Amino acid sequence: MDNIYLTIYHDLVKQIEEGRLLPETKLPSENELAKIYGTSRETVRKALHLLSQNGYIHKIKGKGSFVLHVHKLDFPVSGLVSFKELARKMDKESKTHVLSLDLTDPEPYVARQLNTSTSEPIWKVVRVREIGGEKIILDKDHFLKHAIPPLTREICEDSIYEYLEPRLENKISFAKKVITVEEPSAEDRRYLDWRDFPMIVVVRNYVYLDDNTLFQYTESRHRPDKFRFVDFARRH
Amino acid sequence: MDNIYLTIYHDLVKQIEEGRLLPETKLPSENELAKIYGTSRETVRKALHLLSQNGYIHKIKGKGSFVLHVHKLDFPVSGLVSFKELARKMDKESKTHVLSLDLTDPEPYVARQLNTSTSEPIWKVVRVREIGGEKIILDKDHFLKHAIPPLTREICEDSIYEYLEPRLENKISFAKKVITVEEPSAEDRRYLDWRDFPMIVVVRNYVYLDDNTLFQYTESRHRPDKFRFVDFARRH
DNA sequence: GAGTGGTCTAGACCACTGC
DNA sequence: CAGTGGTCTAGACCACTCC
Repeated sequence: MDNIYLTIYHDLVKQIEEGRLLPETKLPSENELAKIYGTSRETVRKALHLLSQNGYIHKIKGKGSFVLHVHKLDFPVSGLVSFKELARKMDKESKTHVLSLDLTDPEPYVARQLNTSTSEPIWKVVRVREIGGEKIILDKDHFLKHAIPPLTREICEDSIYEYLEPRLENKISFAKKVITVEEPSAEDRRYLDWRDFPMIVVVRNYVYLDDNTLFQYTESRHRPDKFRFVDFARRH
Repeated sequence: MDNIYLTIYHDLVKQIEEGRLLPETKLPSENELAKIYGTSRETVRKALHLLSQNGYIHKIKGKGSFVLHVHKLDFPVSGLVSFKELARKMDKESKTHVLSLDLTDPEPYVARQLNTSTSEPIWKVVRVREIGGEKIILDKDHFLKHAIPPLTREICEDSIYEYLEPRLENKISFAKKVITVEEPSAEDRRYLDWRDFPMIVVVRNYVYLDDNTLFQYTESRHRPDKFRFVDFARRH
């Protein structure tokens, strides 16, 4: 129960996602919310700012704050979200197949991506994601060994993130995603349900820790027909 | 010179982009910045928060704020950025060809995207974007007529946004982007320098005004080999 | 004019890093 | 320990909307 503004934020998100606050609804004013939650107005404003940043509400000067239409969870949504969270929100049956899990030295290409040397050991995990009965995504994760606790096949079959997050010494701070469209590799064709797609969507994900060090490089290779990326952006 | 925190933000962005503040540099502490800019710490914090959100700096509790590595302007970058701004930042020669400009009733498909009726007139602009001598993007913009001042061919050849922004009654507030990969249409093949690419990257952009109304729907169709989308995300 | 959100202040206490 | 960023407060004034 630390953090009043996060508590307010999560409370309101819950109300919106569960439909107790419908789109177009006007929220109580900031002064009222401050009274309701027994805090100051600036603290309420921090919570509302977060809601606004994440596309839940919209504020209009002189009028109030309004719930936005369906904050639809599309596939893969902007931001840092794990596959498991996504699958859950999409209400689809999903499965993860671990193809390999190795503690090894990185290939030169991966070392370059991770901005490290080929003699710095990494965990390499290759997984296939199945949704609605089809193998659609090939995930190749690489973690600096010294930054994370040891991995097992069981962990990789569940969610690496749910395992890692609470156990990391340094918290995850930010990530950069780069999306491109490329020629499929033999691997893509072999491990995904392919059907002759001529291209593959590659999402390269670089994840940084609290201390500003890069510790993870992941290549997510998506079958193009099932790929969908949604981005919500506010104007500054 | 309204808005102290925005002034500070822009000042620091400028220093970072011009290389006067190098990556890894430690910024002055929040208290020092407050003194420097003659304002309060919370106001400085608002500016730093913006810098952090946009990937310019990274804050570490107990240590300080540090300039992040190259805020690289990739193509098309996350957020709301116009083609002209992008081309400028990429230092490439670019050209815009206006294929058509009509005041018309929308096709049913577009009316649905804009959440309006087929009898609500719209401006429809079709443009081809050329970069480094190649025609790479086909842009189809649709604006609700009643929401914007009249367009001309000259405006469309320059930047619609630079024309619109200062002239809109209601300011632009947020936008939603959806990226998918699809089969190319005959139009794509006809108007872009094609070279037999088997798929096209479609970016659908929905832009909303201050009053929470949708006023623009744009389809940007990108040649897959030249497409690149970068997203920066912080963990909450 | 009353109510709204947007900005700003001057202080406070905390948890964390570094020495 | 002093210095840092993270949170929070209680007030203030402004620009805007609605009546």
